[in-house]
Amino acid sequence: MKIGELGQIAQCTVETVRYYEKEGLLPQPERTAGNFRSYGPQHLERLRFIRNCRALDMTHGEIRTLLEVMDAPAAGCGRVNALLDEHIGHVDARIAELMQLKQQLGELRHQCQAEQPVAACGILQGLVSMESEARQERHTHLG
Amino acid sequence: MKIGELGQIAQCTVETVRYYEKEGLLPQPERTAGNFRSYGPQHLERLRFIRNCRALDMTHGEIRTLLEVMDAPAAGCGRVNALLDEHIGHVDARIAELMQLKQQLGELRHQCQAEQPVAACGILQGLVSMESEARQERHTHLG
DNA sequence: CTCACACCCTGAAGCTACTATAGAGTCAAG
DNA sequence: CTTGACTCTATAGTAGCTTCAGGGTGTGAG
Repeated sequence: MKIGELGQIAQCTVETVRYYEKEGLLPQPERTAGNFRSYGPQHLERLRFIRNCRALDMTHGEIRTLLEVMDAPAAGCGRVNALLDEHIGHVDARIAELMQLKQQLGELRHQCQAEQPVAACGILQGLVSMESEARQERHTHLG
Repeated sequence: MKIGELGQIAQCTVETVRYYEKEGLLPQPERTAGNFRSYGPQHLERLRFIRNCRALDMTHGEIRTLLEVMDAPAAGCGRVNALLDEHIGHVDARIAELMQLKQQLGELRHQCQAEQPVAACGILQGLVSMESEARQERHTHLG
């Protein structure tokens, strides 16, 4: 099948497919006489795997590791389990950060209930005077 | 004061300060005879404002909007309130996404309890066969 | 046979919010 | 007069794509 069909089945754009190939996540397919990429079912399976990992917000680095493990039939899957645990840790950390953020934003929001001149707006005042504690280093790759 | 001092007080690097200036978030300061940037208290206040907004994960676009409102003394703060509400919406949306993600990851993690040959690993099998529902468009800029 | 049109190709630039590097200049203290 | 901390500009890199420019391929209609 050609790249458009592959992308449609795997729910991503052709540009994304080509990008994964350039990144080495997806192997280079055969080409037709007219230089079009020609994919088989094994490419589709691999692309699905990648998209599923991305849907779980894994990085390309994490995905690359998983693919390497899969490509080594003799290997055990301990590394996979560890990677997943770590990734769950990232998600937990980010959730905690966002909950705290939400609380701060809620407090700020309460400081202005109605439209007023900007000089009187409690939100803007809060944003000027807030003391943001030194932002800690990130424990997650999630934005 | 010079850029190093400004950065130290506002808890950011000098590169970040120069970047904000290039982005137009921070006005260009005067220069000394030796071409060093020379800041006053109004710059510090503005930089603090920006850093506080960033600590709340606002984008430069959102911050730019807030700064424009502040620079228009005649304006009302309705836009500010709306922007904050929207931003709180972003945070809520991202938290919901991550909670769902966490659940999916937890389920996946249960499918392999101990190290085994990769062919038998339930996690890898799950990642191959998962049907990721077409990822909905993002309602948030938060990663 | 020729045309239109959908699809495909490559390579480069753009996005966000910075961070890092190179190579040069400034300034105060010893 | 030299050392060392600081500053300057300009450029490239990060992640994971998306968009664009400028072309080539393939198929159905007239």
